[in-house]
Amino acid sequence: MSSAAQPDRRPTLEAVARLAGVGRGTVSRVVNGLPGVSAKARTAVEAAIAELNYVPNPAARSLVTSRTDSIALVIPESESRLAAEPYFAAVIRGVSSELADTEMQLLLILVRDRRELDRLIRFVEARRVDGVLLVSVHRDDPLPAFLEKTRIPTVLVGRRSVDEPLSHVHSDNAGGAAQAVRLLLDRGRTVVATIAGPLDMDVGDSRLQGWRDAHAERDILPDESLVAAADFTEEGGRAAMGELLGRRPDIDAVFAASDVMAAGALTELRERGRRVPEDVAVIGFDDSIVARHTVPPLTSVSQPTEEIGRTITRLLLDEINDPAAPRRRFTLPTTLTERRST
Amino acid sequence: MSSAAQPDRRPTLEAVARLAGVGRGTVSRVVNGLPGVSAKARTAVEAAIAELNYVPNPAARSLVTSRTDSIALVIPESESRLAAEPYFAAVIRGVSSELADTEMQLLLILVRDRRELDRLIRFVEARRVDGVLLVSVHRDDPLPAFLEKTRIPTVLVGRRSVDEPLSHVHSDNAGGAAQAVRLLLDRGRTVVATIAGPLDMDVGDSRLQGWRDAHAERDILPDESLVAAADFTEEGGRAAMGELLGRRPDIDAVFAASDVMAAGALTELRERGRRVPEDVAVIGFDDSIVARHTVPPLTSVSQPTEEIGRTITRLLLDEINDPAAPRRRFTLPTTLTERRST
DNA sequence: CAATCGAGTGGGAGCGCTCCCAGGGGCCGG
DNA sequence: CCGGCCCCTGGGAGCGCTCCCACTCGATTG
Repeated sequence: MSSAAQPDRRPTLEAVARLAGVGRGTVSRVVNGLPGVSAKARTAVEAAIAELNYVPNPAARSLVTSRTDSIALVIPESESRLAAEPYFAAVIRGVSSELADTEMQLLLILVRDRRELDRLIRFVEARRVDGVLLVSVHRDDPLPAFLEKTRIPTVLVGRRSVDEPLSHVHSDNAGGAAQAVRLLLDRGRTVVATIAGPLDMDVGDSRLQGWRDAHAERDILPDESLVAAADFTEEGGRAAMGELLGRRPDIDAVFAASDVMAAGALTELRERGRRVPEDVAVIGFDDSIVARHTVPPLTSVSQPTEEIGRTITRLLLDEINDPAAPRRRFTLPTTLTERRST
Repeated sequence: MSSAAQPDRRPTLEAVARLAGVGRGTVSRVVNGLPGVSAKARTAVEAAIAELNYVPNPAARSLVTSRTDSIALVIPESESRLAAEPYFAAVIRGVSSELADTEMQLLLILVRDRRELDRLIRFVEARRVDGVLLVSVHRDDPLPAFLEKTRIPTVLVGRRSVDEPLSHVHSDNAGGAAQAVRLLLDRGRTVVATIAGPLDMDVGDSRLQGWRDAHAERDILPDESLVAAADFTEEGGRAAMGELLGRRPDIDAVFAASDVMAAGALTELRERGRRVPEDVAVIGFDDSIVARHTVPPLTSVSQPTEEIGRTITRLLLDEINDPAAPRRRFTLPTTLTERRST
């Protein structure tokens, strides 16, 4: 057939127009599903498109519309976290599924060091994406501020503080934590410690706040010697547990702000001969696969991770379509899954 | 300052040229680091770029070079896997780190159903990426064939069969499996069963082959009643273990082709009152976080997942730069990590 | 029956860049 | 002192698309 001289050149709008016997404008209208095309012309164009196997050149389109039809998912985390936490994978799944019936594409950007950060900044400045999804926000993270300044549509998972101006979605961290601590108190535990997450993150902060709230409800003055912060890693959780036990040997329950830290705590408890749940009850957060496989399996607060992914995507798409609309926030509910560690 | 009339228009090459008092060609040469620019001109251009905060428009560039400076990582898996397996996360990290000192961007594409597959095909046909990384290949997967036909640079993780024509990287599945089984036999186990992965995948196949090889080395005729295939899920592993025990109550060791399946097997063994490792020794594959938290912790074959990510990326970049070069393949070594399940 | 209208259409202009070629010096050797 | 070279340099052409405006033509209206 058309195995002519041309090397590997794909058919253009122009070629389709010629074959269909119409103008470029008409083809463009058909391709973009715009109105104002007669049935006859539309049929002819569609036939030509099929025959030539025409696919529009996105770069050319992007050049004139200055849209890229893609969004970035930015994960600013140290090596270890993406590996250990199924959390990110679930968010990715949610984002991807929400994007499935769109023409939008997903760019994944891991930011682990200064170099990668600079790269991201250049990238956003070049407007290579229509919007940005930012997962895991630290209080003094320069990234949200940068995105705000650039005025690129942005949605965060988590927030810098309670009055975050950017659109964001987070789970009810304080509520979930409080629910966990309430369960422990209800079961008759009296010395409930907590292994908090990084306190420069709202997640860390809020989960700790939940622990305080649950105590306050019962008119118990939460004792700050029962708090140790860690960095969401297993090793950190283990060290924090050691520290707590050193300070307060009378601890009979622990609420950890993540399953991975709870797993570390379990190791430390076992090492020190404390039985779980007989001597010390333990609750984690995330309800990840780890929770089901520890000894004993962990009671854990689960957040709707995939739903978070879906929600941020929906918000971002709305914001891209109407950049003038006000920013929005969503708090998603958590649930408590009880296992044998309590 | 320059808060003039223009709405939000970013500076163009032209503007930089004007400010620097040179022509567009010179600016383009500076931006792309091409030779043939006098020191004086280069300095002037660099100053102008800094002053205007100029960033090239990738769409315009792409239109003329027909390169997109991005690659796609395609993960064609059912919902469950991305969640359960840290494997993918590690590969992503490897890819991302290898891309870090490149201008290349990473597009993540999850393909879970027909709709998403069609979307991917359209996407590749529009040449929206310079190359494709395909993780987790099934024997009859139409995707590799499609990519081959399209002649877009492609690198696979895994292969359709032993004579895969496309570039690919995989770990020494058969070797790792054989090593595991050898350990079991060396420890005096005599009835070593295996929970194989999906047999329509080379990983599944090869790991099973390793089990056979290790038996053959010892002149043991591997008994096919000791083989049960599952789908890499925990539930599947558990069911397979039940099946095996039903057929052969005398089993004293099991090699599972993934940690997650091994975890399922452990559950089933416990349920049936078999002690691990006293009655039955168990080995998994992947050395994932799950392996460290099962009861008892799993001995497991670990593959260099992050290195796999790095290697495929390197291969793909080479292939993009020289599409005529011959296809390449790499087999990466596995190692055995011993824990208390053996 | 002329004037008016709106639906449908074709194609010029232009998005911002790279490619490439023609041309302007400066410097060398004859 | 002139021809020949080699560096640099500027800018025309063109990538494939959307936007928009001017135009045609049949149908409707006074």
